[in-house]
Amino acid sequence: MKIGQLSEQTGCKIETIRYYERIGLLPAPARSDGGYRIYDDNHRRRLSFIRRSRELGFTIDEIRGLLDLVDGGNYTCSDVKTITMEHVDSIRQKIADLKKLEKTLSRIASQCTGDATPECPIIDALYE
Amino acid sequence: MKIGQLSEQTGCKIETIRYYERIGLLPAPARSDGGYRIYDDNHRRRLSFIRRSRELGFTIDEIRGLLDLVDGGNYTCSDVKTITMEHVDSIRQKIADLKKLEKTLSRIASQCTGDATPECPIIDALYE
DNA sequence: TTAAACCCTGTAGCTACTACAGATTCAAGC
DNA sequence: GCTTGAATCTGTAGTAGCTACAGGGTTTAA
Repeated sequence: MKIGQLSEQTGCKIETIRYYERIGLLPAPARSDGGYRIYDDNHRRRLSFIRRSRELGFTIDEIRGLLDLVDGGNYTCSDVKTITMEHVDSIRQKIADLKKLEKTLSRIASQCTGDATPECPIIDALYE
Repeated sequence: MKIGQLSEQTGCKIETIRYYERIGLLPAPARSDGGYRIYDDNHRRRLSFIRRSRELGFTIDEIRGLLDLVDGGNYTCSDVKTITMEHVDSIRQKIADLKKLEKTLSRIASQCTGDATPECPIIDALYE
């Protein structure tokens, strides 16, 4: 299968596939006589894994860690859960940070009349 | 006031101050004979504004928009509120996205025993 | 045979900084 | 006046995770 087909099947852009190869996430595939990349089903599965992990917010480095485990072959459920739960924690932290932000901004914005007057408590608040 | 003092007073790193100047957020200050940047209180106020806005999650472009309004002099409360509420909306969207992510991940992780077995439902889920 | 569609490499761009290297300037102490 | 150390200068490159070209070569169907 050529890169265009792999791209269609996985929903991953061609440039991104080549990028994953360049940074060592996806192994370099065989090449046709003309130099085109030829992928097999293992590549497809691995790329799906990467894309799904990215959709779930794992960083490239975290994915690398997961793939190392998988590639090593002797990973345990516990290893995987550790990485996952660390990731969940960081997501929770981000949510908490954003909520705080939203609260602060809403509070500031609520003091703003939103009318045509040339004075704004938001601007004042930003100057602190 | 030299850049080091401005940095201390605003909690903004020296490199960042120079960066803001380079991208046109902070006007180029006067220079000493030796070429050192000399700031006044207007710079300090403007930099505080920028930092505070960044802390509240505004992007550089949004800040540019806010500063353009302020610099124009004839902004209205309504203008400012529009930018702010758009920003709040994008924060709320991010929160919603992250919550969804967290839910999905938690659900997947809950199926994982976390023990020493070499099979993991998380890995399976990532392969989809 | 030729045109369109595909693929190749390599490089530069995006956000918002941060981190150097290597040079210059300033301030304080002797 | 001289020296030394701290502060500052410019310019460039790095971070994450792609994305978007330019300028070429390859494949395939009509």
